[in-house]
Amino acid sequence: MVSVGLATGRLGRSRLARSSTEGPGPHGTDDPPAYGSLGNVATDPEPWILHVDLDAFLAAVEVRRRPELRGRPVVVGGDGDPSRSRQVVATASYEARDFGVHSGMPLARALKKCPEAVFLPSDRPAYDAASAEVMTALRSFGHPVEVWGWDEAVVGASVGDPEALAQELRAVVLAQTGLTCAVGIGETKERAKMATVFAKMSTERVFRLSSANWIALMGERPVTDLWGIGKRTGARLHELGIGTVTDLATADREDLASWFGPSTGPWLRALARGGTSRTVHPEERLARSRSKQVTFAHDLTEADEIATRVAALTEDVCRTVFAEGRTVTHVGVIVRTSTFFTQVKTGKLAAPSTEVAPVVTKAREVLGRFEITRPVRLLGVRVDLA
DNA sequence: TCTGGGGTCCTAGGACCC
DNA sequence: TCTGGGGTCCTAGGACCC
Repeated sequence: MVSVGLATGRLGRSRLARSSTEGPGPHGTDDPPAYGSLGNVATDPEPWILHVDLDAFLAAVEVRRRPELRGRPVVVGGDGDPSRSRQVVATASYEARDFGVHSGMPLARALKKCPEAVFLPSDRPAYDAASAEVMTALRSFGHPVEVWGWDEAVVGASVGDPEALAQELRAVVLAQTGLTCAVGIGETKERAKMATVFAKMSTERVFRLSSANWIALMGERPVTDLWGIGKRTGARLHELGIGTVTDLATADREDLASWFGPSTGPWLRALARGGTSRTVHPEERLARSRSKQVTFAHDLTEADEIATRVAALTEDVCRTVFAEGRTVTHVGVIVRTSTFFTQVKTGKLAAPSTEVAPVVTKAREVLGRFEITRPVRLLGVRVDLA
């Protein structure tokens, strides 16, 4: 699903092992196992990763506070007005999905597909609060919990029966929050994450993807079924004669490194073998950057207005990050024109700053480096943090 | 399908210095 | 200075994810 304004973008590969060597380690990984494997003995329980993924989170939160909507198609996105253009679906309830409505679809199109749907605006504070409830429920088990945005989390546990734990997690989340979820289980984060796809389709809503069934279930699938390989990388791999997960898992390491770089190449191969990330990081991570961008209902053409908007966005982002006690080092300006051509330019502040003025000055300077020859559809400002 | 908003990480190439 | 090679900093761009 596509979330509006993911509170914390933690889903990059930042918390996934990304080695250039793919071993050696206790389990053929260089990412130290979180539990028990040091001094491993035969009787040690297997350390498992459980990936918890809430169902249609934004829509479910809305239904929870408006029970009369239960069972109806619900579409959350933008300001909730499907007659206005340039807004898209953030999350559709399963009832709405049955009509062909899905994340990323323009609201107007969703309205055509499902005129009886209830359209609601995104309410970030509500999702922040609901997400916090879910994480509290998950943490109550005492296992380490790593938060992945609003509606996902990873739990690490040394238990003999991970399926039983998964069902307990689901039951407690439901009891404490009224929200439902599916749980994927694996020995790595990558496997657990991909297991969730199977879990969502199963009646148990829990699924294990381990070294025992990885190749059987994933081997013949296209590489784009792997979490982290999108359309572009899939197409490049295809050109290189690599179509399936097995193809990638058995591809030549040196070839991959030369095609995709010394870090990405070997990482791709490891991913096709089920990944290597076994460490759950329960501590909160500091954001590296914050941004604010806006698509205008009508394109901007006046240079003055563009500059004014950039300054306002910059002040907005600065207020947020300075309230969090953070320091700005760089500022980036994002411009998307009517042809959807998008550029980002960045500049480094003369010195890290906790004041608005130097950041705004730098943002204006960066904006001045653009050659804007078409109407402007979107403006954005991103600040990098110390 | 006239295509949102908020993040993370990696790579490449130029500038500059020794 | 008809000219190598390596390191570091910086920015642009790309890719992916929720």
